[in-house]
Amino acid sequence: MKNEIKKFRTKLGITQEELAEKAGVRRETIVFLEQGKYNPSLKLALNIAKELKTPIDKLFSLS
Amino acid sequence: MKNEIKKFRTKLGITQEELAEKAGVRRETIVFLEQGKYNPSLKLALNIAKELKTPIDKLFSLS
DNA sequence: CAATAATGTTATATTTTTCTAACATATAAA
DNA sequence: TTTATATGTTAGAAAAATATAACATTATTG
Repeated sequence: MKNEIKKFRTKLGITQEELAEKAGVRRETIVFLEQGKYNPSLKLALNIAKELKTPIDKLFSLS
Repeated sequence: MKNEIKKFRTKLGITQEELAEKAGVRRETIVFLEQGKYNPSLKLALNIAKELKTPIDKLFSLS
């Protein structure tokens, strides 16, 4: 599972903590997601996509 | 979490069991997903979207 | 109608995701 | 160069997703 969370987050100029709050998860969760160590639930992925103002399929892809 | 799995599955003319096999999960998982009783992982959602030849954001939406 | 296929249900087990808290390192700013 | 802010790490607990197996009901079709 690949993702571009960090790219779109920094583009928006917000911190991991801010994104975590907006998405309703802990900061550590965002850290590990950006590092590809966590595989999110669909619910979380959709929330992150919304907060990053990015279509989910631009943000995440299989493999 | 709303989804249109059943709609696109029947449109494709495949059974729950066939979709389950293609997506790599048990048939019961598909049953409960279609009924809105399960909330999928992103990985599973992407696999289902691929098998149903449908963009993930046409298939699933928050609330 | 009888048989088969498809779908639905329940209860519990296993696996995966996310949380928690504490601490560590790095980067920026006063 | 201190202080503050941002990011990274760990280990284990809690919660959520999925598996499993057995059985029930509803189509479908021969």
